[in-house]
Amino acid sequence: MNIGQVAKQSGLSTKAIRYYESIDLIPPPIRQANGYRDYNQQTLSALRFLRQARQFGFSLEECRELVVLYQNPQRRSAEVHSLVEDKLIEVERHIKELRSIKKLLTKLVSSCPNDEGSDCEILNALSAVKS
Amino acid sequence: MNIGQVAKQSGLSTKAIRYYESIDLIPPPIRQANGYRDYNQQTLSALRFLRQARQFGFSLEECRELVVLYQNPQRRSAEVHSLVEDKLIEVERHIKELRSIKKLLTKLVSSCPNDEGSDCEILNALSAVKS
DNA sequence: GTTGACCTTCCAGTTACTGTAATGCTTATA
DNA sequence: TATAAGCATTACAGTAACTGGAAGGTCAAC
Repeated sequence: MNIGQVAKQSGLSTKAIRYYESIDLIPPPIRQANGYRDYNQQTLSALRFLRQARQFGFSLEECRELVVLYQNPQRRSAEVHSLVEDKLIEVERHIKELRSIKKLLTKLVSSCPNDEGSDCEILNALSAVKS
Repeated sequence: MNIGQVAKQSGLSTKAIRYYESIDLIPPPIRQANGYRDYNQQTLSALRFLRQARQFGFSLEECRELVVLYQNPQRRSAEVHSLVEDKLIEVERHIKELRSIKKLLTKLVSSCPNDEGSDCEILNALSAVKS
């Protein structure tokens, strides 16, 4: 299976796949006679796994841990649980932060006359000294 | 005013301040006899402005536009308004995305037995083929 | 005179890739 | 058979927004 095929089926770019190989996140595949990479089903699964984990916001280093657990039959599900729980907390914190930013931006938007004049409360607010 | 002082008063790191200078986001300050940077009040204001804008999620390139408007008495407030409005929409989109991730992570967390066994729905879900 | 806190420049590293160049293989078509 | 398209290969540069560290100069106090 060529890299293009695997890219399509995993939803990753060929660039990303080669990159994951370069940082030892996936094993180097065997090569065809012409030098092309030849992927097996197992690596395809791993790539799908990686894509999903990335979409959930896991960094590649976190993905590395997850892949190890994924491939280790001796794992304890509590370990996986803890990783995902931490990520959930992180996401919640991020949402909170963005909500407060949203609130402030909304206030800014409504405070600006939005006309041809130069007076603008947004710029005033941004340049104001904050304690 | 030394860079350390300005850093404290703007809430930026000295590294960040030198970096902003290197990309022409702020003008190079005059130098003291010993070669130290000597900041004036104006640049301090600009740095405060930048810090606030960064906290609102503006990229440095967006900040550059804002700074230009900030310093241009001929500006039309509608231009500023539009920049901030776009950013608001972006933030809202981001929040939506994170909320959907949060939902999925929550589901994952609750599906995992969180014990000494190796069975884990999280890993199953992550390795599942998605349409 | 030496310690510590500050400043200088410069270079490397971070994250997760993407873009580009230069080149080679495969297959279909003119 | 030439050639063009559509794949593949490697290697290097670039992105964003800085941070860290090295190697060194300066300043104030003890």
